[in-house]
Amino acid sequence: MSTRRDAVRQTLSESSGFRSAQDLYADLRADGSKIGLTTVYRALQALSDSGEIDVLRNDDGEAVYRACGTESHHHHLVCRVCGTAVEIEGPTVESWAAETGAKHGFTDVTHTVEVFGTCPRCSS
Amino acid sequence: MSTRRDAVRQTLSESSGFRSAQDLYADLRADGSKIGLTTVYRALQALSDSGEIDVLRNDDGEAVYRACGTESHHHHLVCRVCGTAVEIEGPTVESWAAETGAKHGFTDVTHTVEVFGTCPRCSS
DNA sequence: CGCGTTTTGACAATCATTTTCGTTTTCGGC
DNA sequence: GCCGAAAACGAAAATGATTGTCAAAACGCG
Repeated sequence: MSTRRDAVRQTLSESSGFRSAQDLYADLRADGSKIGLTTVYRALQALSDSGEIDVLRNDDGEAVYRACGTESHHHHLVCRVCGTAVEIEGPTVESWAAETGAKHGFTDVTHTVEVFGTCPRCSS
Repeated sequence: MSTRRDAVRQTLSESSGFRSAQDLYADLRADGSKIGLTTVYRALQALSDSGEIDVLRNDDGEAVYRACGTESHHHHLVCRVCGTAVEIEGPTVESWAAETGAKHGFTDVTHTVEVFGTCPRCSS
């Protein structure tokens, strides 16, 4: 059965930015769902395990999730006011990270990149 | 008075990688200090406020700190096995982030970049 | 319709971090 | 050296996100 998981996935997809678990839970309840907080966490974990969504931590240490349009490796440009995220790609960064890692003798190099700013709508 | 703060700073400086607050606290107590956990947190907060140390979150949502050799903007290449961090610079990335943000109309663009890998010592 | 399996959700437990609050220490005068 | 205000301490309680527990409910299936 995956009704609940789908509900979580859908709610997340309808959002344009990163959402916290608590946040999504509130949304779901507001929509009349009788879903429990535990289930929201389980759904989010399952979704991130299967690679359907991205997880990262905000500065408060809260886990935030996002359903991405593409499954390939990419980064985000996030508005620090409204949270809206734009998916971006940076071949430049990819290769720079790989080279830098290699230069120091590191192997299995991975990286995380997040770009923050104020989006046009929020800055006006 | 800043004896305690100095003790925290020093313990942090002696470490080569990112350390968590709990971790540092354990170290200090092990060294015979009667410092309290509260004070460790206060010291770390004060140090990060003054820009003397870097803070970021690990995947567990725990805050980790690091005393950096330079105060200018830079990033880290962190060994995922032993935690050792190398300070790195990436002019390429800096400008890429700025350009990408601007291209989408974002203002006040900042970014976070962390590169992970396995260091030479740990991979052998 | 029963039966074993899976999913759910209320509630308790965890754990890092923060607050609270009374006590101790530091310091600039005197 | 001594005094009082202000800053620093630290123990213990509070907080808040996340996870674990476990019994009840929904499902698939014969």
